[in-house]
Amino acid sequence: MNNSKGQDFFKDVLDVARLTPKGRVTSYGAIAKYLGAPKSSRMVGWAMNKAHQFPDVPAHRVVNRIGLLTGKMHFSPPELMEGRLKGEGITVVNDKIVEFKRYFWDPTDELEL
DNA sequence: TATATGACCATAT
DNA sequence: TATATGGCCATAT
Repeated sequence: MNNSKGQDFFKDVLDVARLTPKGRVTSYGAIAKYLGAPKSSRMVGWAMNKAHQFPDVPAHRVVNRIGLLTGKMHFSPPELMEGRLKGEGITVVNDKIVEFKRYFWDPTDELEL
């Protein structure tokens, strides 16, 4: 279980999550794609689960590709996720981000490389 | 060691 | 357009 990788991917995910600008949101697949593993979007979600240990990682800005707050149930209070998003100027209705494409922030497109 | 599950995404029918 | 299935990698049991 101690492979040379794994932690790097994990760390990279958290790094991109921290780079997510305030008032913007990104998706698991976008991060995974930026890391070079578009099929490993699940691992991003797994990393986010562990990211709860890192207060500087805005996991609430990471949602699925349709802007649905699938992971809100993993927050201390599930309402905290959409609550933070609303606090950043993002409208959330029915656990879903309104005009998601408008707030969507793609590291591959913004950071490019 | 093997099986099942997961904060997903894309393709196929 | 909606539903079903495959894939991908790591964790947990």
